[in-house]
Amino acid sequence: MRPTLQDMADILNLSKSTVSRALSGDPRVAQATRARVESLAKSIGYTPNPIARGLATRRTNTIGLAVPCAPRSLSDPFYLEFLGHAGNAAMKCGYSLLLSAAEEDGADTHNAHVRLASSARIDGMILTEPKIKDERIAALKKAGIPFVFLGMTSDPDVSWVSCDNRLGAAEAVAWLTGLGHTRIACLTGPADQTASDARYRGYCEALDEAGIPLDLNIVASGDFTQAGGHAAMREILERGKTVSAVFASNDVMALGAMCALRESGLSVPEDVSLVGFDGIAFAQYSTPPLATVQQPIDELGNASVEVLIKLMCGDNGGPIHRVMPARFRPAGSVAAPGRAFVLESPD
Amino acid sequence: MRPTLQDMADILNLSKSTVSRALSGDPRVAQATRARVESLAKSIGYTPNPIARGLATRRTNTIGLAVPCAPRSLSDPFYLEFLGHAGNAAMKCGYSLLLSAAEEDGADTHNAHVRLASSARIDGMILTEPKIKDERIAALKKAGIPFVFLGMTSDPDVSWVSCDNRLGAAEAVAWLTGLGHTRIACLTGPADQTASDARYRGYCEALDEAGIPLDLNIVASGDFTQAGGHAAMREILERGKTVSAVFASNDVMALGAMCALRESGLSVPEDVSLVGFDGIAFAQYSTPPLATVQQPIDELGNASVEVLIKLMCGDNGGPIHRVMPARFRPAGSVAAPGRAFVLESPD
DNA sequence: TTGAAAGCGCTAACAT
DNA sequence: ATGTTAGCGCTTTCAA
Repeated sequence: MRPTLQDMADILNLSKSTVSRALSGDPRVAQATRARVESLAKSIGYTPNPIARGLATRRTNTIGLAVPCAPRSLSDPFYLEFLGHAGNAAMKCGYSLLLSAAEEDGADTHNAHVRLASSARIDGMILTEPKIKDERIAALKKAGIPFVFLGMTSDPDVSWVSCDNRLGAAEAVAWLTGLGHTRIACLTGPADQTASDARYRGYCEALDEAGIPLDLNIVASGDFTQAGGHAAMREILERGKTVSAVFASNDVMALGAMCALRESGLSVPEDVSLVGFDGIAFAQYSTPPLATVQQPIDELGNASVEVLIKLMCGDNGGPIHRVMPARFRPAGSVAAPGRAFVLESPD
Repeated sequence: MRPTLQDMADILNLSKSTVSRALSGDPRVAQATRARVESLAKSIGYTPNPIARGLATRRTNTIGLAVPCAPRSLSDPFYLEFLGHAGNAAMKCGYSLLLSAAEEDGADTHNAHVRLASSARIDGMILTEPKIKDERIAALKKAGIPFVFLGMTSDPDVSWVSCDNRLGAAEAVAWLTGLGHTRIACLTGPADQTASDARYRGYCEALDEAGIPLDLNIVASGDFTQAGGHAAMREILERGKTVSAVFASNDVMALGAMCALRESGLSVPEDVSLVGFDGIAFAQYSTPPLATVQQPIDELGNASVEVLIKLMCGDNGGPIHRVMPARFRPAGSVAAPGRAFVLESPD
């Protein structure tokens, strides 16, 4: 059996309190006593029980991380990279990371997030995929623990960390128009997520800037999964619409779209240029390498933890918002449009 | 404030015990009573405090996952993929996943693993990267919680789940010899890990099988990181040794080696064929796509959780060992050796 | 079928 | 500088 504080106290002829203080670095304890306590602890391998401590202090030194909602999953590449960075950052600060069990019923991930938040198992929580109207927020506020979103929220009173989705998307699409593309398809994310919305706005703005009218026939909605990207791309192709470029709202969908294009006998970038969003590690290894809007995933991970810790320490001067740049990164998947798409032939 | 069991009891004019029983499905409680309890719980949103429950029952419904030791990190692609699958599996079974904080001192990750194991915060633990002589094992046994390794352990008394590293490696190298390669370099993993050892043995066996003598001049040791693979490859090139193929003990090192080769003006696979191990998702997206030994990462994740749960349920008929196949997956990074390397020119 | 009481191992007033 | 005393919110004997 693990030795307990009581065991320590008994052996040393001290009270539990003194032992507890000695171990937690409380100044009001004699040097000699502290030394005895520490040495005994080391020799019998005593280490405080975090569960008991958690019950007494209502702090667990644990950060909860919300698991993505279906159809995305824990295995989503972007999420996983984020998880890695956030986890490293959290541990560097002495926090553990808890990935909560989903709802028994399976379906309602949102509910699981709220339950985790109000479970007393964590001191703070990091959430992803904010929705435009996110029912979790009210519940989270009621739960009373600090939380931070990866991605902007509509509610101005919520802390978040995000890249500039709109600007990043606009920059990417502007690059395409700059090359002479005028038929640029858009594969959007789920309509209810703020990120989808912002990226779509960036797309529209860049078209507008270039004087290209928005054509909803070449816009299709995906769900941020590879299968979704594949389906959305097929949908546009099956509408019989020709495009010279595609802006996918995330990299995973772009990779799905790449397959769909190939299946239709179109090659990237000769026939169709392709751009993604996120900058997941795969992107640079695909064939051809995927041009994408690079999010600073490591910094987002670090910042999420940093902001959350600030919040957990009660440094509460209102909500904290942190925007990081997302920069377009050209790569082999984009090229100037083929002859068929150039309005004014150069020769 | 969260309502407590006491609050429930007060409102219902029942004792805490009865409420507790009603909620945990204890049969000896009147139907009517149970109904009242459940309905109140729902209406005031009562949910038991898992920390308090954990203290009382000594069970937390949480699985600990050991974080990789430096120089690998939480961000290692193979680990992250494994984490994703194991996490999904765990949650499906109602368990949460805890990634523990590293040691304050930073260095000693092993110690952190042991501490997590004996922290009373988890019911069982999944560990990775077993060492040939793994000091954690004794400590883990003493901690008294069930644990399972991803990868074979030397200690036959420990449960583990692993692919067949030796056979997988041998199959890959045999493929190379089958193509006519005779100068096949090997980038090994850390010498103290069982996986490195098994893969290296597979390499040696395949050479032997083909009647090719082992040449230690074209073997270099890496550390399973991209930088390590890069360095190991450079080392061999700088020794002035020529090779027509390279077997890297994992994919990340293979990608590092690919860079090193390119930097030396060698192209893959025209000048040098390259094979990795793991089958991380990147592999198929690299240019050229990386031939690799595919581990069934999803099954490994599922099996780890499954075995651990079996262990946690006390289903203890000795240690459980589960071996899964690892199959060589050819891809663009391998080709027959160039003329210079063919002993007997075909024409 | 229900209740009372004693912990689980720790922290945190409040003494002394 | 140390000890005493209550809890933290739950489960679990043991009684009734």
